[in-house]
Amino acid sequence: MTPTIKDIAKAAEVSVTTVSRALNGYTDVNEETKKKILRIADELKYSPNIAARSLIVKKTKTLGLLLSGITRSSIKDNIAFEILCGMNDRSGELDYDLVLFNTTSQKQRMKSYKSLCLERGVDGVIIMGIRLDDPYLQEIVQSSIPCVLIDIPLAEKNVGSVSTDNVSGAYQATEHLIRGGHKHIGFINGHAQAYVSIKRLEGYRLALLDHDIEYREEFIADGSFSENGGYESAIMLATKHPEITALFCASDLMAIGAIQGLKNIGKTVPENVSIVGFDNIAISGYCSPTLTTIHQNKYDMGYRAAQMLVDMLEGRQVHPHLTLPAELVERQSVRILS
Amino acid sequence: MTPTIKDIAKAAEVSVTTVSRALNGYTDVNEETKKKILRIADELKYSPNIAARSLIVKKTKTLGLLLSGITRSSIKDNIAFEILCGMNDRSGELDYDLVLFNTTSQKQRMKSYKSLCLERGVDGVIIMGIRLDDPYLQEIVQSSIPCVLIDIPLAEKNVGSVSTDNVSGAYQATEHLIRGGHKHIGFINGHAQAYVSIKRLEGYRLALLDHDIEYREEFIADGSFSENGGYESAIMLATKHPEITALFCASDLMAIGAIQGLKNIGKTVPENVSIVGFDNIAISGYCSPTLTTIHQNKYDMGYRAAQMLVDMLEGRQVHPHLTLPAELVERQSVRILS
DNA sequence: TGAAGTATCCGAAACGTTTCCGGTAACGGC
DNA sequence: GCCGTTACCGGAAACGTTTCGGATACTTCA
Repeated sequence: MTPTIKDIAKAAEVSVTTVSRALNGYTDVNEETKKKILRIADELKYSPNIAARSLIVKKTKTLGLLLSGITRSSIKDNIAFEILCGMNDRSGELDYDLVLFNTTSQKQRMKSYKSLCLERGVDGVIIMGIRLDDPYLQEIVQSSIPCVLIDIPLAEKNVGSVSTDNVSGAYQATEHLIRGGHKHIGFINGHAQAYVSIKRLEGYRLALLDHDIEYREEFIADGSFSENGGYESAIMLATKHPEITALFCASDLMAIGAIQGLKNIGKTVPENVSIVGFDNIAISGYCSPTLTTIHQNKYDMGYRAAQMLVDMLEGRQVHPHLTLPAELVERQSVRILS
Repeated sequence: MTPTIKDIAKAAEVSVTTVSRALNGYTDVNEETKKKILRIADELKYSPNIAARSLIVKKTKTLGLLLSGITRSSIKDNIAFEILCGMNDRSGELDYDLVLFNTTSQKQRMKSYKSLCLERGVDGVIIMGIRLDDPYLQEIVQSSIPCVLIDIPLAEKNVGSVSTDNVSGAYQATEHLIRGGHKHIGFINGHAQAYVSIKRLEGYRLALLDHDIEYREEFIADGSFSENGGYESAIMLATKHPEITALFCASDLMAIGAIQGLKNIGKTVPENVSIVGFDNIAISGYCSPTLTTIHQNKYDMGYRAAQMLVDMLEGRQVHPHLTLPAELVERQSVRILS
């Protein structure tokens, strides 16, 4: 058996109360006895039982993670991973542990969001990759469990959000193309149930507007954020509208698919059509041609999300919505016309 | 307050004992009362308190993860991520949750491995990315906590391991180069404190031996598994030994660095020197030239590791060492000499 | 000398479960 | 009418902590 506080008490010839107080750094315990207790605890290799502890103070020092991106299909665009790294680093610094919730399995999917959190006894939750039409989202809003959402700004008590400035990012991407002399610019978006898609579309339209270019619905396609979606959308757009000389893609993965798609119908990037992506995933710096894209600081998103959540948990004032800057990184996939 | 078993008992006019038994599917409770209890539990939105529960049955249904690869530096080679995906999927299916241990922070680093696990009350642990000279490794061996190691086969009670067949992988890589007509083959390895490095060196030597090619110590360099390490090692090897026409790199990231390094001194891949990597990370299929490499089924490693651990936990017989096959995937980075 | 203050400690309850041990009632067989 | 069996249920202890409300003894000051 592993030693308990009781064993220490016995060995030190004091009460469990005193041991508890000594261990938790209370003042009203004699320096001598405190030293003794600490020494004995060390000798016995005592380590506290978190379950018992959290049974009475209702805190567990753990954050729950509801990440839909931790799955086989999202290995290439390891956005979830980068965000996870940031969260992991910051929560470690703040002395919180992270628990991954399994939302994939059927069994778990039945459970309500709230009971999921309650059972595990997490203090708060970070959620990402959730669709706007996901029933969980409703629950989250209603439940009083503190949480921060990645990429969905919800105005509710106890919920915060962090995201990249998507409209600025999309604006920069589109404007970059326009400045390059492009007038017919297609847009491969994600899907309608993603908040970022809505925002990126907004940025795209705004840029067109500001430069007096007509917005044309038929220049838009949804690529569902997948490589294959980008592939097919690019082919579709390029064949239906051969006047298009540039494509803005709402994700790098779709951009990479688009490059392949275009190649497949005999068009090369950037000679025939220019492309700018979004995300700045690792691959985009290595593929051919390397991808001009909008950089999202994914690591930072995770880092700041963790920070915000524990700020909320520990009663500090927080600004509930954090938007990180997006930044254009120029590489080889766009051609500057004359 | 969230409802407890006591509230249900009161509402159903039975004892807490009966409620507990009904909820846990014991047989000796009347169908009628059972139904009633279940209904009431549902109405009250009851969800059990795991802390209280695990206080008495000493199981938590959580697995601890000690992953050194979850950090900012390892974003490009997202090997840890793929493994994590596999673990996450399988543990979800088996109804276990995952908790990420923070081994990075100083505070945590002081804690012993055992107390780390004890405190969190995890049932078992999966460990990866640990160096052979890490003091934790000693502790792990000694502690009786069930664990499975990724890429380190330790023959101890309660510890299992899963890894790729590294010697076979390295053998295939080297042989592929030899079959391609290369006779002077350099090897950029990781570092001496990695088990996989030892094995990959073994495979490299074996292949040379089998094909009557002299093993030359000076053809070997350590690139510490980093892109930059590969870059510098490649330059070093190629300038010191211009007769080298092929390089086997113990990781794709180093291989990619090597390609850059070679380019920097005016050599192109594969025209001047051929390269084969190891891992088959996402980038290797997109970089230029695309990388011939040894495929590791990272997802599967995680999947099987989770499987093995819960097999151990639930008392099933397991074979403690699992080796997954490595597979050559041919792409553009090696040139077949006439 | 006595009262008030201070430093140090302790007993017991509480947290939400599970489980051991036992009890009651009904029923069938002899 | 008694006994053994079966079906169902409850009391209470236990798990390892924290915390509330004192209690004791020693010091200090008037």
